Amino acid sequence: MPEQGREPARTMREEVTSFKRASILREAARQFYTKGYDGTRIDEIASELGVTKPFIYYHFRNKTELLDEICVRATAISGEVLEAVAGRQHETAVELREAIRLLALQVIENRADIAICFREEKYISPGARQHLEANRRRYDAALSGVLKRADREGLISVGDAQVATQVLTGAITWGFVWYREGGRLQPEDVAEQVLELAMAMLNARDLPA
Amino acid sequence: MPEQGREPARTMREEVTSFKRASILREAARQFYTKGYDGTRIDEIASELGVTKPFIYYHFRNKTELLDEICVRATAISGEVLEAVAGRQHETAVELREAIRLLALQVIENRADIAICFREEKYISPGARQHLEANRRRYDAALSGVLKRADREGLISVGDAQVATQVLTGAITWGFVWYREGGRLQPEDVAEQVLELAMAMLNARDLPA
DNA sequence: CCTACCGATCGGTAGG
DNA sequence: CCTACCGATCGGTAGG
Repeated sequence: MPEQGREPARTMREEVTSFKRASILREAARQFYTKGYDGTRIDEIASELGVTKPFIYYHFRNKTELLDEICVRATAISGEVLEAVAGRQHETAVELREAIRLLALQVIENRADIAICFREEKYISPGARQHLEANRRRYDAALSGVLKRADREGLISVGDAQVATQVLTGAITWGFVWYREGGRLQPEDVAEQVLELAMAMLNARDLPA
Repeated sequence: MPEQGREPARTMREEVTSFKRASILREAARQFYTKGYDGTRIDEIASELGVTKPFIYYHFRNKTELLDEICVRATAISGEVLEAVAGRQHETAVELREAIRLLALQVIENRADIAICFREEKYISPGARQHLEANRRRYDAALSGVLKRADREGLISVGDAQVATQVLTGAITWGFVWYREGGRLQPEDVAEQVLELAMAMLNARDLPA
């Protein structure tokens, strides 16, 4: 995850503004997740934050911009995870395991934003949609790239790499639907189990753990 | 899929009414799928059918009832598929394969209704929500039942049956997100490939095909 | 950054 | 008098 914390010295005012935007987005996401985008009124986001509606409209152009930011950020993460793992120059066997484990973990941690993104995709602005689709293509390309490489090296065996990429994505991503906080399993436990199921699905030959 | 075609002799009037309801639901689903529930106006559903809004309101109490019916029906199918397969009294190995294949196929065929259901769940009525949740529990119980039985019989090997059920469900269900009509693959091809990936994931010992 | 407010939209319904 | 519908309009509420 780049672009974090390495901006040039910001004025206090800028930091305060940034903090306000982040707070609004966090509360918006919370309400979009529990009540849906259309079921959420800007007034309710404001009152929950102890401010009024025009405060929100001072920081964001319209309701859609809140959704745009949440969805573009949520869809960027998976691709960033894969590229970060690739950047560490591990051997393919390790890279594959790390990639799947971290993807699974990230799905659990960001399940609210991912859910919002899937449900409300129809309502984002055209510009945000372009970003979102680019993010998804970037992720697809990165994941199918790792799978194909591992396949060539004889580490795994997948028939149709396109289908395998999508089915694997489903196995990993579905966590955002079924995972419940406070249950029997911690996110790390789920990630570990998803990893083992995924490796079996790919017919992995006993790779290093 | 029971409850079909064995109703007592219906008058022509009843059949016409039933046909009108079905036509409205089909058009509503089409528009909910492409534009979202809130993005669809009753007027547009009506005009697409060549009728007016009060025609819709004669057959349905309100907009939510359209969504309710689509979602309850869509969530009932998976459980019905599993119970139908179980009712055929195959040996477990055959039942497992048939169940997964038919689930995968049904996901592709009903992808529009499934997508609507996932996206718009927040907007269904409380009564419909109860049905929907009962449908999901029924499906979960049926699928994890087959997996546990196959595991006991030594046909497959899953660690945590709850997690395996959910991850398998994700692998199968994700088809509603990624499948595109008119692409390289027919629904039957996808179902076949999902089946093979699923069996590998479950560490199935060469079961009969 | 709030109070006060408008323009537009849309789900739902009464009369005939 | 009932059914199946249409033209017109209103109550309510959201974004801005």
